[in-house]
Amino acid sequence: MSKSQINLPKTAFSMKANLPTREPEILKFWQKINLYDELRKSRKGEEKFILHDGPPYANGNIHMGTALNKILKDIIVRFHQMDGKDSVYVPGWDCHGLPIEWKIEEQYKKNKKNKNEVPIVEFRKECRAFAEKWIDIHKDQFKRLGVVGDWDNYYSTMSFDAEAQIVRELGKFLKEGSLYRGYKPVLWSTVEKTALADAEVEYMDHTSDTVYVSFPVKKSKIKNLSDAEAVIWTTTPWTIPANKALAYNKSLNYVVVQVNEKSDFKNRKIIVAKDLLNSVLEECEIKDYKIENEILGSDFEGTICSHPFKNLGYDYNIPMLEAKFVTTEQGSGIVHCAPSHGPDDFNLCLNNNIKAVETVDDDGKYTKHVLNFEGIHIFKANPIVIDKLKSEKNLLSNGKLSHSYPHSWRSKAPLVHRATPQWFISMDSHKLRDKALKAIDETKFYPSKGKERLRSMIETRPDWCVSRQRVWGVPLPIFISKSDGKVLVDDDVFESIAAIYEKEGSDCWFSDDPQRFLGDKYKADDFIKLKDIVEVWFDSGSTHSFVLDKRKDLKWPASMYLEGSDQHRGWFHSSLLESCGTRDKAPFESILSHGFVVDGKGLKMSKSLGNVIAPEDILKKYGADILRIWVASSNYAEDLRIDYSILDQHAESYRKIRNTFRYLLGNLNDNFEQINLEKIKIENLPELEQFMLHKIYNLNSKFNKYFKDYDFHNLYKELLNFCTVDLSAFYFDIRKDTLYCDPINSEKRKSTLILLNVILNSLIRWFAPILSFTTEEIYQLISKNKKSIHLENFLNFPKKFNNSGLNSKWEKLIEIRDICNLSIEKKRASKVIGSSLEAALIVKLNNENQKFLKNIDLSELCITSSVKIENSDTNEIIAATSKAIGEKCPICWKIRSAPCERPNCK
RNA sequence: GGGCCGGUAGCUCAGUUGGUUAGAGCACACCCUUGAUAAGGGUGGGGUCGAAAGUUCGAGUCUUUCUCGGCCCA
Repeated sequence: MSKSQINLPKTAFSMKANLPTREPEILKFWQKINLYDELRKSRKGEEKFILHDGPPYANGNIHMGTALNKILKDIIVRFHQMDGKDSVYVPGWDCHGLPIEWKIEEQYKKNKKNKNEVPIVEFRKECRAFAEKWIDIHKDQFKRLGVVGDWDNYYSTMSFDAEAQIVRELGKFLKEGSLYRGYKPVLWSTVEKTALADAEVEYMDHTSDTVYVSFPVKKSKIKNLSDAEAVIWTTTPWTIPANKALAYNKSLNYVVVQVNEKSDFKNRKIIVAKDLLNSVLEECEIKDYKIENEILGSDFEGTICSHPFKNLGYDYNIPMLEAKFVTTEQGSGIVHCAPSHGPDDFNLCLNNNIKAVETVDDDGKYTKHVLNFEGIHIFKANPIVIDKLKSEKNLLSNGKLSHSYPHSWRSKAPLVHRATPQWFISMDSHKLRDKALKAIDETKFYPSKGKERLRSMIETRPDWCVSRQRVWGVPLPIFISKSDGKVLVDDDVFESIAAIYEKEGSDCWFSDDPQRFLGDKYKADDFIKLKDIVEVWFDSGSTHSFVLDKRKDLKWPASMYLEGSDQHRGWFHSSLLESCGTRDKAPFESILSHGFVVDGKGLKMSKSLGNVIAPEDILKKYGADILRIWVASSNYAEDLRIDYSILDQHAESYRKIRNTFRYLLGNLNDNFEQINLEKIKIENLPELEQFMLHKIYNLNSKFNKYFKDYDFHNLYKELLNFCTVDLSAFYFDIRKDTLYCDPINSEKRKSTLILLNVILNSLIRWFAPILSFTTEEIYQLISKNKKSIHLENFLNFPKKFNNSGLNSKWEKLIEIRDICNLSIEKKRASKVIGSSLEAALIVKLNNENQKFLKNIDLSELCITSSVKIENSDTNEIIAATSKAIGEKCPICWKIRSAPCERPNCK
């Protein structure tokens, strides 16, 4: 008798994964076999699944959010590919825009170079090179995560064909008439000298000067008001020279108060909202006063005031206008309106025929339209304005206020509202809003709450401002007639511009003779060529037109757009509007949005909190497959937590999965056999094997359901539980005896091997989209053709595997087994026995329960040396354990009173 | 400041239209095994379901308020 009679597992598949070094080797292998091309070949002509990549900005190293996004995309792309579809993924990058411009400017500053002395074209070339550099870096970082895609033919918003197509898309809006020029106050940075996109604005605390200013009433239908003064409060004293109106709320009550303090205001009457009187009196330090009378807000109609700088030449009427935005939260209940410097002000004045004029120039200096202040920078104007108000005796008080205020996200400089000529796409002139809302209804959202989120944004958003006063972007292809100020709309011109860009890019707009774009039809001298560029959200919102629409390997609309939930206002939003404006339909069939990566406590990652984890560190310590498990096992509908203890936990699970594969491979001695599932004669298999086939069938059904709903964390949990509960602790444990001790040619052992093959073949495919490296490692060990696991399909399991009758029988058997285990554990605790094979079980069952044991060897299930069944009258299952008597068979370790009769044990 | 979303064992997640004692896996503890061995098996402890109030015979589930966190907006 020797160990040679036992069939011990043997495999080349190591227990230790060593992913950080092994994964790069697998990446090289994929490159060597041209995996991407093979994937395409293997699904030629099949139904397409197109996940259109939302382009990350080509700037800076990737962070956890980017890694999450790319891995989630990759998992989905691979699932569909294994599901039999031609699942094409073309990665892309967003390249134009302010952040890159800013980086180049920073380099200039370092080198003491003046941006204004550098030709625009040269500056743009540097921006382009900068973006190219980061695309290369990103590409390597994304590949390392295991992301499969057409890396050699990626798309970018700065490619010549993209720039050309963006011109064509804009031409459609111009032709339709929904792209118009308007004057609107936009948030303007005097430092960067540009209007900022919403996404470029951040709110930070800022200390502002505050002033209470009086506007003497000139004319009113209210009696006794002619000698009173309306009081306003503002945090932007520099806008007082631009004041054109006052606003009140008609549903508020106001009071006229006589001031008796010894001050400039002694014996003067002021008007404020009743609810705000106390706070005004307090802040203006007025103790001695008398309330003269109360008036209804609605009575202000028609009241005219004069400007506090009337004596300095501001001799015009300041009407009081009704506005709902006036509240009693702060101030005096009367709001000063400078139409050039606030959206509310602008709209109110516009509705009352008061036009906004350019009061502040690009640099932030007052223009000639502002008497006495021309040339002064607005950020230096507050003390001057306050002084003037004081000398004009119209300042009640001034102070400071710290509040949340908009700032530029790059320069951190405070922003101002400034009326500038801008180009807008109307939401309503051509029913863009309605079209977009309809398209949202026709889109499937994962999770479903995304639909409401996007809809509410589209419902309320204002017109889309698409112009920027910068240089790194696609130039707005607009010529304005010098004679009538009209925009030139001519398909031939748009197409001529696009054709030129397609060959050489859009730099020439800034350098070449405009006649080149106009062709023979028009004379360049008759037109002004616009210098503005297109805002970058229009660039990325157009990717569907120059990627999905143009490439033969893709389709329009995309099957799915997948991004972080912030993109409801970003890329989902701009793509939807661009596409609905030009094609009346959304460019996507479905949207999947994921939450944000936060730390283990649910706090956002930040340098100051020191809780940032870089993908690079995770790859070095754990490997990409662990990160991919983290993605698959997290619920992306909410924020995703990550820290090293969470990753440790997933690394533990990975080991369990790896050892599951190792058991399979070891017992198959790495000789995997492809079993034709249809040809398995189930009825010839032992019941345990039949039961396992049922389990596999059942798991596959759940797998398909979860996959259909993109419910990966439940899908992964199901797979993991199968490995731990059904395989490791049950089937594998029970069948070790057969695998090790039964003859190679025994029917039972052969049946077990069939199952091991089927389980291995199923598991490797189920896990492949998630554990893309590890499953490849296994596949290379067992496959004869040496291609790739990722070229395989999911298996189809025959319906005959499903056996619910057997399932309920075996659930009962497992219940009996659990009770037996409790009994064994008792004896183990009292040191009567050690291993379960030292146990002899006595199980008391009534007739009903004994029926479950037909064809079943309970000792095999419980891994004991013997089980004796005794009759019982009750339905209760009772198990008792005693120490097995006899000799331990040196081969199969079972304890017998007689010599072991098993063939291999003899 | 406003809108939306979320808070269930140490961790990742389940918990149907309100209905027994709130579940799973991992982690942890103890024991066994040493023929999956830097593995494997068994048993067990662990939750005021973010907090409070309310509706109800009954609330993790419905309502309100508060609190913490995230995203978006101002």
